[in-house]
Amino acid sequence: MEATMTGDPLPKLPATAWAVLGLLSFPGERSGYDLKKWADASLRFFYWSPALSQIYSELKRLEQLGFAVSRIASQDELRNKRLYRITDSGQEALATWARETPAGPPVLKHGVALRVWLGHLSEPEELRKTLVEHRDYAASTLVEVRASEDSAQDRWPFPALVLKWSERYWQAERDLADGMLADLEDLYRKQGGEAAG
Amino acid sequence: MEATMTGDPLPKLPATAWAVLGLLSFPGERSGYDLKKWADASLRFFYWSPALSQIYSELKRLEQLGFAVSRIASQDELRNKRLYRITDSGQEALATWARETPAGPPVLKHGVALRVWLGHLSEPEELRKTLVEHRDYAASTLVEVRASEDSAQDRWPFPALVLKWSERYWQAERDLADGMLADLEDLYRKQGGEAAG
DNA sequence: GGGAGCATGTAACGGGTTACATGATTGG
DNA sequence: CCAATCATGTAACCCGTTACATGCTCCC
Repeated sequence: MEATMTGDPLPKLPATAWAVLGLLSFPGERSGYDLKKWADASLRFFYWSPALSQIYSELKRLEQLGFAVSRIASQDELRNKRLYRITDSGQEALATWARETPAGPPVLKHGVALRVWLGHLSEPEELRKTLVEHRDYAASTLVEVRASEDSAQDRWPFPALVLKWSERYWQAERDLADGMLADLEDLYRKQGGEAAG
Repeated sequence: MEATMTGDPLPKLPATAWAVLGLLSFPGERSGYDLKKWADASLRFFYWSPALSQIYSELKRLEQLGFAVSRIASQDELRNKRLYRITDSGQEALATWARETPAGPPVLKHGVALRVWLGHLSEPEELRKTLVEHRDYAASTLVEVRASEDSAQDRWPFPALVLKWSERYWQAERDLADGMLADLEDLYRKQGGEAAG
């Protein structure tokens, strides 16, 4: 039923729907579960990984729109999975979306920075701990990005390019955390000095 | 009526509610409108700036919880504004929240990176344009951060520290965009070379 | 036996947005 | 005179989450 020819306007969908369709725009068939794993290993580093339940509902919507089709694959008897693939109409809609919808500014919600911003409410010890944990988090995310880069999964050139970017991003994030930690020590030293001297 | 003594558990509020209360935790009285302006000039660089309507509704909720109080100020006859200030109970709740609630990983939704990830759907020209625009956006945000740092508004030490961090962040964001642009050119050259040679 | 991973979904909830509504003042 | 800024709010909407429900297989 791959109807809907060229000419009908793009439905207004949340960015996540296009991201899911984007995951399907690479060759192959995938289940919702597969997509979640792939999102966790790539999308997550630069664009959040949607909840499984949302992936399932987006897939359902994409199929209703004719942008994807699914079939039931019963590979190991009794084990059922629903495999999706993108349609021509979906490929076209996705390309149109990429062409016409401006990307917009990146969305950042940095809880750690917020905590430091409210530093007057915390003990130095706690704030330090929060920052050190964040630094370690950034460092371990960096390791995960590198693992993802090494995996054969990402032989596609554009995803590889973005993983490279992500590697640099998380490197910067780690270094920025170190920098803020150093500045924080300076601040405490200065405050302590004022109080003492 | 600043009731609610120590001991009652923290209500589960969205991070934005605490962020708004945090804006009030610095000395002085502020209107919802003031808070929006301040959020646009500081919070925005590292933690999103809530919509005005949300600030108003969060303020209402904070007042109902006893974390803030408001009074009507009619400064220039007929001109009414509602000024809020934090209560002792609010100050205490905010400090408890900062102490007990882990900051969690930063949330990043990088639409530009998503576009590049789906680069196989775009013309080189368009992708370049998207990246150049993003680079300029990061550069101009950097200028805004520096302006905010220079303004007397932020004599508070912790906010100043986070603005310093934000400055480095947007610098990195700009440089990362340049890096991705260069990598993209390499990719196109390689692809072009393959096709040609 | 039980926990982890595979696999798919539904339902409730609420956070946060845009659009709407209103109206005064200031400056070009 | 009109646009921008000041100033406060309501209502509709829906994106996306968590919690719940189900059941299989593999491995310790």
